[in-house]
Amino acid sequence: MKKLPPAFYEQEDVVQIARALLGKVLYTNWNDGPAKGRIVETEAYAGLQDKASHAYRGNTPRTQVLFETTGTAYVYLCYGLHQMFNIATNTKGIPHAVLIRAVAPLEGIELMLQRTGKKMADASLTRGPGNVGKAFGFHRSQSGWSLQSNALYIADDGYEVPDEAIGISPRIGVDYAGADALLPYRFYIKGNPYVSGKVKL
DNA sequence: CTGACGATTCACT
DNA sequence: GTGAATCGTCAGC
Repeated sequence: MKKLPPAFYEQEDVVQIARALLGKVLYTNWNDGPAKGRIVETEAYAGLQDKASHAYRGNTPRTQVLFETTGTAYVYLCYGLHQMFNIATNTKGIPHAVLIRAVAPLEGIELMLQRTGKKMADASLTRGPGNVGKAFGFHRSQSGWSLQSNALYIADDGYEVPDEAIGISPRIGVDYAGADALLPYRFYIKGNPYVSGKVKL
């Protein structure tokens, strides 16, 4: 397992990054133990050109991380209860991001059960961005954390996702974005039980 | 300071 | 299919 280097996050095309993150391993280890999971669903948010992106509205205290850092976590609270984990990409000054929507648990299942209050490790444990945030213990105070940290990073363990196993669709929950809601910026591994929404083949 | 609302989830009908 | 939970963020006064 090797951490993805800063150069990975600095690539220009956020959509390519979203595609490339499928199959990679998300790792966290705060104060209460390690958790690991394979990324099976992502969405790209193309900053200023994209009405669905938080950054579309400009640089605010919340979105500052997107504008001023790269290769860092962008964590925010949605609907007052869900911690959503994103990755800030591209060079500084360009507020692109990738949302991690779903993960398949690899390690630290007990910890995830404890955090989510679930008793059984079924597919709902890490399916959907709100659940991923909860299972991995993300909190908005972690926004701005480097992904080169020992407590938080994304790694490549050699697992590869063939092109034919990748599904592409419009993003979920962004209807308010008008035409931009139709952009094919969502990537997922076909047939994986942890992928949120309807399963398309 | 105030008010409207959201990159969602889950329980219930 | 419908609706509640729940609070930080941001625009507007």
